[in-house]
Amino acid sequence: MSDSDTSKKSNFIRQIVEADLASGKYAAVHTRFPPEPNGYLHIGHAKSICLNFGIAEDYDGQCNLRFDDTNPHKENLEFVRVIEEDVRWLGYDWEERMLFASDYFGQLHDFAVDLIQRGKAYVCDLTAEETRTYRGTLTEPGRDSPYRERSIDENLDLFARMRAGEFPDGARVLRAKINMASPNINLRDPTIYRIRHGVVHHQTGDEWRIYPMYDFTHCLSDSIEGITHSLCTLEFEDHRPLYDWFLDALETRCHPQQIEFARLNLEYTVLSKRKLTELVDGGHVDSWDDPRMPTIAGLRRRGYTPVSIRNFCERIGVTKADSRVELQILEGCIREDLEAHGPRRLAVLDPLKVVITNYPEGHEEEFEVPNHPQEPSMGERPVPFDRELWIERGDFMEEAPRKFKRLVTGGEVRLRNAYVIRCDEVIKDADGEISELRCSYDPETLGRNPEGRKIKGVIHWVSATHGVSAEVRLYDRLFTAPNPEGDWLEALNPESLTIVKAVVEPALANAEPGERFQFERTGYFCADRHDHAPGRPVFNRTVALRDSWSKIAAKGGN
RNA sequence: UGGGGCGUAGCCAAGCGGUAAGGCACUGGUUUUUGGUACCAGCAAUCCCAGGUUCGAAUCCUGGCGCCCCAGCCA
Repeated sequence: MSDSDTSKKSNFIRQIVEADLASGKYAAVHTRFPPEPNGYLHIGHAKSICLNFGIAEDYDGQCNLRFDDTNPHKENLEFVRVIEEDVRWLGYDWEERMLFASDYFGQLHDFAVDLIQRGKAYVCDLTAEETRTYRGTLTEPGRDSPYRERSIDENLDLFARMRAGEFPDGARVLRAKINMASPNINLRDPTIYRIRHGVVHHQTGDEWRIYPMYDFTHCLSDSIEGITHSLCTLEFEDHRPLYDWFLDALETRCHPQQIEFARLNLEYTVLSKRKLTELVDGGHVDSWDDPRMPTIAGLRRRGYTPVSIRNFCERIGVTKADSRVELQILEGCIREDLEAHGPRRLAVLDPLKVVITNYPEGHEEEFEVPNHPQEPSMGERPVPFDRELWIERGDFMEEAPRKFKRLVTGGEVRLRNAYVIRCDEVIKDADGEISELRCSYDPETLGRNPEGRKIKGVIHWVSATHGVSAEVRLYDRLFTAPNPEGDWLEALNPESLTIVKAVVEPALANAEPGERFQFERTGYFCADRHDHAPGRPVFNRTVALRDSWSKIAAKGGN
């Protein structure tokens, strides 16, 4: 990252890491990012990715990519593939350490046997329903399972037979023997192994009939990998005593420290995997990488850059306080990146025909226009100009408020990078709609200001004969409510996508899929990585330019 | 009502007993062939509340209040 100011990145987790490094508790830091491959990664995961990989990067340590794949019912290979791609796209590298919790199924099984031998785990025959009853409630203690005092030998035998596939799903589980009266419900003899017949695990195939649970798996996986700091979100805070219990009960390589931080909430979207899955499965969006989705893949397709997302994650900080971040912060990050690095182009989203009556018929010119007004190194491209042009319908008004500084009847305006024109006549169709503007140009105003008068407005344009028509997808927030809850689908924004037929300058016809631009005066756009093709240009609006005119106009423009 | 957390401007967030950083947003202004950008200036905080300790408290203590999480054979 270009930003080497680490003090700016400081947060309570980094302080702990620094202290542990300074005290010699650890010679090097080792973190991990542990996604479950049951959905696409979203911007909330990006926060965790940037935290874990960022710490490894800045303190000269390592970060593993580890798939938490203990539930074969919900997980699949496509999610593994996409997660890998997304983390890499964000700019992080796990070298040879692409790992799976399922890599440790053998060791995990042996740890479970060890736990039984130490008298700290037992096979329980209660049904799921009964288990729930025995667990008690938030305010009442649970009761011991009638199977809690089975002999070690019997537990060993039963567990071996669970593994051998002798019992059907749900018939028995292996439980840790901790304390059914604990005020922390997670400690009331949690299940650590369950039976799962007939599912094919994406990594281990049909090798196992029993699968370990998260609490048992996660701490031991961390330990097996020599993780020093195990960072997770706040809802796992209650699980930390369990995390520690397993590592204390067993002889393990090391005892990592679990540290919890607040998960990200973003305005006008949802970030729970359940809801995102529902949006996709319910057809409310087109796919996991629909540009309206807060997924990494969606943001990427929308036009966000890895740098913008990393900056965002740095800007929002890491704390334990629940928060909901304003959307403008994310938008500000991509504007900032694309303002500096996005080549400028001219595109008219809502075209209105302009005929320059005093421009010679059949004549045309080609201007060399800079790709970036402040950055000559970004080069130039040719832009054709001739007698008929398209301008933005919103850039003309017959009767305009005082502060409107674009084209009005009888008024003058600068065509960006070209001449000053005057509107002489407004042509309307049968419905009274403006269909065409007849204008005249001042040939002395190319590259210089006219004498004796000040032209205050500048508008963009595209040659009508050379312009290329393109599909432009205008995206808006996915939800109308800042925090969609309850009947959250009701808050879906019906205008989250508007498709318009635009006319763009010829250079845009050759855009590569995924290429990003600033359409001058309009916003930042990205050639759709799936649908854009030569001959059929498709652009997604990443974010509009900041617009101070709309505020003035809303007040009447006077 | 049990347990675990959190509470500093509109939003995010520094702070770690010495008198409230920064960013975003917002408001002015300058520059500008993008009503963009950049630059300058400004606004904005009962530090959840109430007591206490201290020369001194956002920081320590006590008691409240508010919000979030936990009763999957999910993670």
